[in-house]
Amino acid sequence: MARTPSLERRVLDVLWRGDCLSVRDVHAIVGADLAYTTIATVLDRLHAKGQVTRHKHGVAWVYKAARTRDEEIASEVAKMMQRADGAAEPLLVAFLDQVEAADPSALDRLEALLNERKARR
Amino acid sequence: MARTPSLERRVLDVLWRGDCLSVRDVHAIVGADLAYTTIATVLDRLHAKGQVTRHKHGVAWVYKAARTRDEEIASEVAKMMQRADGAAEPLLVAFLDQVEAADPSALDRLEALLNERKARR
DNA sequence: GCCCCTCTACGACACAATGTCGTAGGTTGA
DNA sequence: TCAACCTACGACATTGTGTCGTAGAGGGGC
Repeated sequence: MARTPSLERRVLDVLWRGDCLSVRDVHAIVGADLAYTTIATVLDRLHAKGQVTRHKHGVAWVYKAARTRDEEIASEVAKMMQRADGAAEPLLVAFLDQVEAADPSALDRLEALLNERKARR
Repeated sequence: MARTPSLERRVLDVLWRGDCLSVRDVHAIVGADLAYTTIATVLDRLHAKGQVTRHKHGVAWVYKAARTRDEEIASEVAKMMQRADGAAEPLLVAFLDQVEAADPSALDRLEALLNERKARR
């Protein structure tokens, strides 16, 4: 548990909170023990990959996640879904298992969302 | 869509079908255009990482996925869940979105599974 | 007007994972 | 006995990532 995520991931996690952050900000939050340029490089690469956007604020760049956390989650789910293609049932079961394990009350929440969705149909 | 998964992934996908396969089998299925030793190496590395098991059959190794496809899916889901920690609601929503998009009738299936689970509680 | 401080741009290096083979030997059935 | 097949091992290229250092540009304060 609590395996250290990669530096890139940690940086993204911070940006997914939704704020616009300068290199200095990110450096302070996620890597005060690392060189400033290390963080700058990571952000630059993330930008090159299109995972974050940035705009100039004076001489400095200010970064922002290209997608919201929710969009990110949705895309992860979609990817998993596709990967599990042809095993829809096990995926549903696994999902319920995990939801229940993480927080039993979430099952009720899920049910509510499900009904809501059906009503809308 | 249909981005080519890595070679390792393709090999695993084949093994997750549950069969015990020799290098030759896998080579025939997934990489007839590649060198035989390429597949052998991939399987060997997968074994080193503990993702597959193997036993001798005569002089040759026969490989088998270390975990079933379902276990694999469950672990993927768990990992995602952990990553989305603190965003449980968006995850549930994203999940429903994706399930519905992939196959509307799966929602009913999900509901059935949910009820079944509640009854068992 | 000039200087210091901070930022970026760029490049460098190490390391691990992965794709991809080739070769050297061992084993075995015909 | 010999050809065919299998493994063991090592090799090489590429790519992604972590991690910095240096050089040069631009702004704010004196």
